[in-house]
Amino acid sequence: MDFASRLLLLLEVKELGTFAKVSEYRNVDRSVISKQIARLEDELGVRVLNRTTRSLSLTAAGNEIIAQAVALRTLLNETKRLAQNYHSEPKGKLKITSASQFGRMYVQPAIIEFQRRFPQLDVELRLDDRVVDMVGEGYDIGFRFGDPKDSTLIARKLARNRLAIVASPEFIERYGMPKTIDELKSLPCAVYANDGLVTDTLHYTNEHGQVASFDLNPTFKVNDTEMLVSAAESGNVFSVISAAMLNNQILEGKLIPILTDVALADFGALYAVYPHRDSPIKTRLFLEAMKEVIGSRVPVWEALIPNFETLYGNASKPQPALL
Amino acid sequence: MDFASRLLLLLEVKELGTFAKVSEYRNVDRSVISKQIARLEDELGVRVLNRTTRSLSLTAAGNEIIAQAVALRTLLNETKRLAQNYHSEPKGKLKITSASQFGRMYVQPAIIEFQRRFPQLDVELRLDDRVVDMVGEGYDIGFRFGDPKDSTLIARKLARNRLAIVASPEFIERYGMPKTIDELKSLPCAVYANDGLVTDTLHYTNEHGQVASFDLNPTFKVNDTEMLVSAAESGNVFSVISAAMLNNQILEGKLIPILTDVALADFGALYAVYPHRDSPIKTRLFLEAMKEVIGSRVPVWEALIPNFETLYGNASKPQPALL
DNA sequence: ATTATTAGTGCTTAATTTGCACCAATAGGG
DNA sequence: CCCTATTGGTGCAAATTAAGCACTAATAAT
Repeated sequence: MDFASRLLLLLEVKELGTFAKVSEYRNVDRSVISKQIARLEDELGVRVLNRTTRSLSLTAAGNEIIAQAVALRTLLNETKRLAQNYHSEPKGKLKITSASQFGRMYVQPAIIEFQRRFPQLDVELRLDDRVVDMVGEGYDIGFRFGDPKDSTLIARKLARNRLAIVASPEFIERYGMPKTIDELKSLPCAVYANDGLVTDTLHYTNEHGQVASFDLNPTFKVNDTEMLVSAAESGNVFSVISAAMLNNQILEGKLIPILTDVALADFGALYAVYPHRDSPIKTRLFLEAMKEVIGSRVPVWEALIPNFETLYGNASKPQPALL
Repeated sequence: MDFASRLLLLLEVKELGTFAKVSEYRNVDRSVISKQIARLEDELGVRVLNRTTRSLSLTAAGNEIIAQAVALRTLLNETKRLAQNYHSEPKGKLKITSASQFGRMYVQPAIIEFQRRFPQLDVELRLDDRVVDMVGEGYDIGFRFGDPKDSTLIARKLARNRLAIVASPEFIERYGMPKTIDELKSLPCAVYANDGLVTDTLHYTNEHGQVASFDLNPTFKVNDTEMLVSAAESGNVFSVISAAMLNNQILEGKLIPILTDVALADFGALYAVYPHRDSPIKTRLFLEAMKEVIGSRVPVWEALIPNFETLYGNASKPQPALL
């Protein structure tokens, strides 16, 4: 480990908060971190961390150094990526980031098939529903729902993301089968919510062909789509959920699509996100594996909802382009 | 040595041309370079150098990697510089770049005095008359004649740079003492010339107070000011030369200022150049040492030319500001 | 007051790198 | 045309370096 690596180590210390966590993350002894940071400070001639035995904080100099370390990490990852563009066969490590539940349901089987084909390739998957710095942290590909925002990244649409309104038989038994949107507004509902996003408004096309919206009555907010499903299964609430997040709960009768006449708007779409337009061979091959899992014309998950193509106004929507 | 250092090593290989030169420069065995570059290629998964036993050339991938290595070197040097801004006493290494002859004559004595005061500080001096990448190569301070060009650098004027027209007694004996500019035009002359610059035109203020110029008749061009002086001493040619480049040749009678009535324009000025506005303590202290060598009101070298303040229209020029 | 967790340190052990000797290849000089 | 000098590459032993372990001091939480 030399100067540059020590800078990256310092960055890790700052991000994880303590030497102990870094040593655990790296599977090395705590003393290694302590010694290397001490040596970095010696090389720089400046103290970068204020130690108070129990908590660390950056000094003024440390803050400037950290900014350099971030740039360094990006630069080194970029360098490796540039080299990978010259690879004629997949090798090295493929770093993937994905929305959590989508990762569990669809990225995981793609990885399994991918590693069967290319056993020499290491894969690292990080499930995360917040924004990650793909370039800085060196991710090769990411999978996200929604609409692309960061214009420095390249986003490619993989599939539409249609919604379903679902409730359990118990829920319907208790509240009756809702027939109109107005009825729905008063019923208890579970919605997805994280730091920046609360999906408590539903967009649809009304009988006059106009785009309209109505607010839900969220009695349960959670930042985990799997819990949205189980909340609906419990019968306490209904949920508005991406069709991709459903397994065979509907085929098994655990959940029932309700208000299927409403022409719900798509909630963004599923995108593959790359840090750059030129992607190495391993990334392109993994995307192939993903496409096989998702399906090319109609996403696999939609096949798990009987007659889904006739529900929620889907029939009148334009067919998705071939992938 | 790890990934980042190997990138810097590759950059050195590219700049020095062969593994052997790098190993000599670093005082390590050739095999070390060979092994480290091989390892870098293994990490990148790409061949970066084409070896033909006797000469090296970069591959396409290598060219992209080199560009990253240059950025890396800049980034790391910047990081160290940022840290040095927090130093309360001079330590580490001071990297200086200077015009060659000026370095020999004035930077060297400043370094000697400086290291007497601060023995714990290492100094590295590079004499070079071409443009160097101060930021990228991590120089703390540079000394240049001329006018500042690179706007990313901070230039501070240290002294005026007045010219003198000198010839040896033999030259004057052979050609007679020139009385007018027209006479001078036909006499053989030595001028400074390097890749981008030929100083064969002389600017002056004529009797009407107008800026004018005339072309010299250069029979000897050389990119070394010391040789300009010795060429003039030989008696074959006269030279137009910065007063700073003269020792006591005039006091000793080896050279004689001629055409001292001509109001020669200054040839730029002497500048200290920094990579950034904030300079570490060691840089500021060295500049103090330099100022003591050069002199604050009138540059030391001008004192070596009797009555210089009355020659070449100097008396009518504005006095230099106090430093 | 006690426990658990933090960072720091000296010493032994393990890993890594370096240097040396040698090989193959090639450009330049006589 | 041959010979010499210099280039990069390789295997192995030696030297340098880093890592791990056991322990200490300090502090926050219980």
